[in-house]
Amino acid sequence: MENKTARAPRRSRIQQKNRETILAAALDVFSAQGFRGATLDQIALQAGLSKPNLLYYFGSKEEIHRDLLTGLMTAWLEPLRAMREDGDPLAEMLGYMRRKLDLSRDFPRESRLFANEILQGAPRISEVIQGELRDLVQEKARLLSRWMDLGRIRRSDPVHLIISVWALTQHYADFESQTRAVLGEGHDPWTEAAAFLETLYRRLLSPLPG
Amino acid sequence: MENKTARAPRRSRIQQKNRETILAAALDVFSAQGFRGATLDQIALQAGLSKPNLLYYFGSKEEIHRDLLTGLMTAWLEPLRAMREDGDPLAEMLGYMRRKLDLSRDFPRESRLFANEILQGAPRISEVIQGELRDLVQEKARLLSRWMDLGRIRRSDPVHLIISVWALTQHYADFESQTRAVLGEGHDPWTEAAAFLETLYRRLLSPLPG
DNA sequence: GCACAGCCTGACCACATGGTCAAGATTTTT
DNA sequence: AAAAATCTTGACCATGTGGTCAGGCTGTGC
Repeated sequence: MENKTARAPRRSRIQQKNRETILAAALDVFSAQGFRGATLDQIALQAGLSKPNLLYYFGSKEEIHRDLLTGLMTAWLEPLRAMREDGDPLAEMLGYMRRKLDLSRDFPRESRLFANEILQGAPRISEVIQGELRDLVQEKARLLSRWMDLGRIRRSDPVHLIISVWALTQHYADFESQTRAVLGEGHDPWTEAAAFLETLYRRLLSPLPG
Repeated sequence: MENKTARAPRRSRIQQKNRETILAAALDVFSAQGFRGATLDQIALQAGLSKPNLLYYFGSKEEIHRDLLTGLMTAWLEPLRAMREDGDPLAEMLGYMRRKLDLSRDFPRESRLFANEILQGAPRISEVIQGELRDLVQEKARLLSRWMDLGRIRRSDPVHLIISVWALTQHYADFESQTRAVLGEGHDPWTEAAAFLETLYRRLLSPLPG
């Protein structure tokens, strides 16, 4: 038995570099055009490699897309995963929202790639969603529920609370063209969004005085 | 000068019927596959017409798509447009949210068609967004601002308030596959969403007592 | 510097896709 | 009922696209 895992075969330096180059280019193209809209020629051009060379590193267009998505999932769940039981409940929720918003701001291409996939019914990542994602959400919903029982934050449906964070933060990345058009010049969507969402979640969750 | 407008030429009964059939089929296919992912063959099959016949009624794939989107815009803006100055501010906002949520629930294909378009940067409807949509939002934001000045609802950024309604209601339609997976069996996303969102906007907007 | 594995590409293929067209079928008008 | 207008389609085309392959190039270990 060789010293390598099935998922991460040993790679030469050239392989390492070119695979990264290809994935970076593919992220650009897939996030802008969707899976069907993207072409291997565009990705090859963006990567500065020939099309057959792309297919030397990845078996198919599908495989590039799959690798991008699975690589993305871990990072995407991190903000929620980082919500700690031993912190202040309101601060933990606001911190989660803030981390998710920052993620959307700093990685809009990843956000769009993900949105495109879910829009088509998530055919390529349904297992992850029904497994890892679902479990994590259920776990954190139970945590929120406990906090609500203790009166540390006001009661509302904990799963929909988590969903609302996704909806609001994703929206600023995925619908950025619309948001910018509606806000007009002289507005920074992200700064304003951060302030608005902090207000929103404070009012929704702050325990009533007394 | 003939008795017909440039935008709505007189049409025979056959034309009327077939154009509707085609648009309905196209909505199915475009919303499920995106513009690039959809093919004229799929639309023709769904419509029960031959491909050349499609192109007898619509000059191109692009034209079908454009007609769908522009036809959709009016209906999509209606819930916001219906927010009246002379009503109770909180009830008006909750009513707006509720109408938008119902629209997402009852017309998920339209919602997805729209989402797909914005995700790609809204190349085909940027004028509408920068014109009609922007104007309407600005107008209603001023109304909300006035209500806030009067202390009838609590202060928050009015444009982002409107954006939050879009984000939250669209999410339940566009990301339905994800939402259902996370909630699991035995949940009705729409009923729960309506309750959660009512709580959310009540707490965000209710004036402080005293 | 030589051999060999790993890397790269031009030329090519099969198929899908948006769109055309001439000719035939059907409906409407007179 | 005939003429005119409208509707419908099979056959076809040009282009784009994912993917293949034989053979050449290049970096690495000896």
